[in-house]
Amino acid sequence: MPELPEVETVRRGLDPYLTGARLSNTRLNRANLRYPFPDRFAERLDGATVLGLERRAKYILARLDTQDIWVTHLGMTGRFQIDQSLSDMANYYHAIDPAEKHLHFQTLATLPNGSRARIDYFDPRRFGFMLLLKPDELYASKWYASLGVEPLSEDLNPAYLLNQAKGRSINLKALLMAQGGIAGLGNIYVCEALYRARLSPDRRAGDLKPKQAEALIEGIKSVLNDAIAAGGSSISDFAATSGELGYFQHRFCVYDRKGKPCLREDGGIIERKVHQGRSSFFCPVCQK
DNA sequence: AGAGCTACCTGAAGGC
DNA sequence: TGCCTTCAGGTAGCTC
Repeated sequence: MPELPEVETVRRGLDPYLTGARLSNTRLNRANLRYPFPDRFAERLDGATVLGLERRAKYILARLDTQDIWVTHLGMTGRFQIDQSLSDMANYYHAIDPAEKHLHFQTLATLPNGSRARIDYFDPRRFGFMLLLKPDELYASKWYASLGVEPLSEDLNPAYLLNQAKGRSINLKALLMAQGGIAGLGNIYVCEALYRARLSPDRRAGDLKPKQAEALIEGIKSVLNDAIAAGGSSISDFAATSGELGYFQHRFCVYDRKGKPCLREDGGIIERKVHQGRSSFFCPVCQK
C-alpha cells in the first residue's frame, strides 16, 4: 500500500483528530506486528498529549508531551481508521469478530473541546510496526539516521541526484528504490517517475546526464505531488483514515499496465520486468 | 559494490 | 467446488 503519498494522506487524515489530543484507553489486540510492540506501550501512550504529527519518508512520527515519539510504519497493508461516532464508552471498543481479526491497535483521542475519536490500526500482513522512542534514541537509531533526502524538499535537486548516481553501476530503478538516497519512493512511484522522465529502469545510474537528472527530479516531484493531491493510490486495500479511497491509481501510466499501450503517441506496449525482486513496468519505446 | 535470494505474513487472483 | 501457484504498496539480512 503505502509509499510517500499514501503515508502523507494518512498523516493529514489523522492530524485533525490527533494533534492536541490526549490519548487514553489504548488497547493492543496482539503482542506484535512486524516487531513486538514497545514495552509498556499502552501505558506510555495513555495520558500523553500529541503535540504534532510529522512524516519522514514513509514513517509517521507523533511527538508526545511525554518526550516520547510514537513512530508508525505502515508496511504493506497497515491502515489507520478513525471512528468519531462514539455515543458512549460502552461502544468504545470494536467487538473482535472474525471480520476484524486484523485490528491490532486502538486508542481514544480526546481534543480539548471534548470531541473524541477512536483511532484503529489494521494490518493484515503485519509488516508494519510501531515504536516509542525518545528523540535522541530516534536520531541515533540506525534506520532513521540512514534515511536519505525528502524527495519533495529542496534537498532533492539535480546536483544531489547526480552525486548519488556518480560512478554507480546500479540501474536507475535500484537507485531510486534505495531509501538511503531518496527516502519515501516505492515500487509504484519509481516506475511512474521513470516513465515521466522517459528513462529506462535499466539505465546505468553512473551514466545519468544533467538534463536527464533534471527530468528525473521533475518526474519524481510531479508524480508525488499529483498523487498526494489525489489522496494517494488505492490498490487492493489502501484507504484514507476516513475510509475514502485515493484515486491516483486511475492515473498510472505504466504500473500494472503490462501489455497495454503506452499513453504517449511515440510509445509502444508496456512491459514488466523484475529488478531486485520487484516488478518494474515501463515502455520500452519511449523510455530509453 | 551490487545482484539475488530469503524471510516476515495474509489474501486475492488465476490456472486447472 | 477445490487445490495449487503466483503475486502484492516494505524492509532487513544473508550469500556470492
